[in-house]
Amino acid sequence: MARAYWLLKSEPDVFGYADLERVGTEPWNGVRNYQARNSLRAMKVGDQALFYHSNANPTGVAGVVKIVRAAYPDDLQFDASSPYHDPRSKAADPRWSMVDVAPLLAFPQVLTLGALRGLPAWAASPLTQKGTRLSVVPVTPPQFRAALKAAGVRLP
DNA sequence: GCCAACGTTGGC
DNA sequence: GCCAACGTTGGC
Repeated sequence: MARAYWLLKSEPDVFGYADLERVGTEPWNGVRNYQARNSLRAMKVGDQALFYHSNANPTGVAGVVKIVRAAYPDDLQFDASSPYHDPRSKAADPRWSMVDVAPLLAFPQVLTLGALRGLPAWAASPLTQKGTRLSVVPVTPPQFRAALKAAGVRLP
């Protein structure tokens, strides 16, 4: 199976790319949307994802991460003290999943949403379409390549 | 801070 | 099964 590509949104005020570089590996928890969860469950170790800063200045892609652990139950759904607690999720059949990610490459500067909108490959992405709030977005190989090229980077 | 757009909930 | 109300996302 070929490597797949994704885009993961995070608010840098809460957890940004620099935070991931600091901690090394991070469980991508708190996703509470079925479409996004299904994408998480489709991820394989070795897949790569664009790390996107939302609600930021500027908004855009800050770097590339790799998936280092495939989907497993998101523990916060069972944590009554967490804002991500889901009292209706059963331990025997967890509703929400998470993956582990690790940093792969920091962009020299954020590839802004406006710049992504200027790339033809990205015209069809949910990310660039008005009103879409999906926090885990599938990315096509051409989209991934175009993003790296526009950011002026290549993967090691 | 504003607000458009969206997904989810729950009454019926 | 419908759909109004609600809470949330996320760009600006």
